[in-house]
Amino acid sequence: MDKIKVLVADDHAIVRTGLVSLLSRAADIEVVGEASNGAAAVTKATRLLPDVVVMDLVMPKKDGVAATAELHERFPEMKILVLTSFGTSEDIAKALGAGASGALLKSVPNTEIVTAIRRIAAGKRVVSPEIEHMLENNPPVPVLSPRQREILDSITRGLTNAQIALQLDISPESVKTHIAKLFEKLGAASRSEAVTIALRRHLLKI
Amino acid sequence: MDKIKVLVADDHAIVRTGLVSLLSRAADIEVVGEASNGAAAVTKATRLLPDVVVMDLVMPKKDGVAATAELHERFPEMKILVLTSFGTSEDIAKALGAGASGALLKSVPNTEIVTAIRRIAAGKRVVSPEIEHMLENNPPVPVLSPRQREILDSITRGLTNAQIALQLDISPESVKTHIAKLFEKLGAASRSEAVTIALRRHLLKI
DNA sequence: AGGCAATTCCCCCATTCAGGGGAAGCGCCT
DNA sequence: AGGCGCTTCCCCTGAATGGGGGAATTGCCT
Repeated sequence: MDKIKVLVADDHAIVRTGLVSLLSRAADIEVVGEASNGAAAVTKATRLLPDVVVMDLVMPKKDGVAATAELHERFPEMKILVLTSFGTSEDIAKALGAGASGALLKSVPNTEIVTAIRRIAAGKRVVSPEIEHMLENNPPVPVLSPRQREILDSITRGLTNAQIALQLDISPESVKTHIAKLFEKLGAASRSEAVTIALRRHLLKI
Repeated sequence: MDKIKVLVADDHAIVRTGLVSLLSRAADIEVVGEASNGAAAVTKATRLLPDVVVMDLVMPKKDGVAATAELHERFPEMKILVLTSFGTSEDIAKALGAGASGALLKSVPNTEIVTAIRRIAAGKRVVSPEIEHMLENNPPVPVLSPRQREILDSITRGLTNAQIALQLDISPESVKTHIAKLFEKLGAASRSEAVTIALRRHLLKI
């Protein structure tokens, strides 16, 4: 039986070292490469054709979600295991939606990572209970239109309707309409509430 | 020459594995223990008396800053190297202020971690250029009064002045005064800007 | 073809907000 | 003792905000 070929993608060298050290102890697993960002993950995966990519979500130069989507599109057979630090359920949901076969938090015991790789390589889907729980208890992420996103961004920066209107070169009345729709989608009643909801739902970065 | 005794404190098992794997390759360094949260870091450090504690900042049960402060108070000779994922300069500044001898981002090459441990054990202070740069370009964190903090929290939740007044059982006029002072401290011109500034400066969590 | 969302603009209205001023009691620190 | 900051409250004003209505264009999706 061939070894499971694994590509490790994480921007923290120390995490890659940990994964390599951990996986090298498993007789049926072989780490064939490492990548320190999403773009490198895609190019290396294209060259090395691993069975499983262990993918961090937070990475420079193309994040894990984008890399996952691209790899899944180009290599539907390639399995992707998301390994993430934070309980940002939005991103995990996106990654699973983009084609990841599994998701684990970095805080899980090492053995679980190895088990997950084996199960994923065998074609199973692996989602840890914590993540499952997070995904269930989360309403779907509201989809904002480009304009609404711009307006939200301006609100975050503290601009008034008049300033937003000037910046976007539309009338203040239109700004009001966009904000009303935006509040509706976010379930917010005021600008400041909209900001916190948007940040909580990872609709914008500060 | 005795080996440098190191305690590794990080809530991610895979990171601890990476550090142990990395440090075991250094002939002059010995990992004497691991801890998966801040409280455990303090108890284990108390028992094992390592020369250097490699400390993550984001951990359950007492975070890295609190653990750093406690250890530095009780064992002034013990060196603490902060190893953090994120550029949350506020927390790094707090940790250095609390007695940490050094701070590195987790994205640094492995060799830098080993070098930093050696330098710190030798009594030097190690702050990576990125972190130094972050700390320089950051104005001091504004200190909010308890009342201002409550008000800020209410604003974040989208409450109006009248609602805040009811909740705190003071008059809306007082709320206005507090908000004015709050805006002054934060350099904000509106509620929504205050929210983003506060979040950016880690003055509240969402 | 019809519907729906997005985008733009307009009206009106009541409430809220921000900024300006002042005042008073309290505690802390010098 | 005086000063400073926190806290509380009051006045004023003008601007900003949120909610209600309607209407036109475009483009996408069914």
